[in-house]
Amino acid sequence: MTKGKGTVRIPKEVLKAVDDRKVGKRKAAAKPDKSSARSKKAKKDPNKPKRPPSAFFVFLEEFRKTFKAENPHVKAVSAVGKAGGEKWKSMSPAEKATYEAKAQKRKADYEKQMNAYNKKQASSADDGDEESDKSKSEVHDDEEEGSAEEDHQEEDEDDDDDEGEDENDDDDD
DNA sequence: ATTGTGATTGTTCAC
DNA sequence: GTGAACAATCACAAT
Repeated sequence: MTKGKGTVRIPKEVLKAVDDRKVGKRKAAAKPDKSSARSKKAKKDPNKPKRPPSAFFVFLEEFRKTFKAENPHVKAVSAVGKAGGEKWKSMSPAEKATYEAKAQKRKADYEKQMNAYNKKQASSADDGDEESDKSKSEVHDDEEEGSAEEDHQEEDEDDDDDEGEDENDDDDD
């Protein structure tokens, strides 16, 4: 096994603006089949934690701000999406990592919320009155309680052997 | 009044 | 392994 690392791989997505991403409507339940648990009846779960935003979404949040700042008259959400997506691919892997780190943290928080959410669900499983249990709904956080915000601004870019960003123009022509 | 739609990518879950 | 669904956002259309 040799580490075949002769040719430099060029991300095709960079060459191509965007694939014919016929996203179509991934919304609106394409196939509401009871077989899929996902298509289960959308219960009204006010406490249900939504999925944590991926690195791209975290980046988008900030990007939207910038985009709107320069395009205050743009009202198309798609405009930001397209612009954001394009820039996202144009961003350096190191830059993405910055948002990825945030996304990971967000995910950790998501699990925590799920913990509380699951408890509540179990507590008011068959009890139609889920709101009445609000008094007894007490989350026992053995772990950090509220100290979820830790200012750790560590930007260690010690790329040991990660060939993330090496511009070795190795034209293997 | 409420809810879907359009567009992006990443992540997640079910089969 | 694949694929479909869903996460935010915002103004507007439709019911």
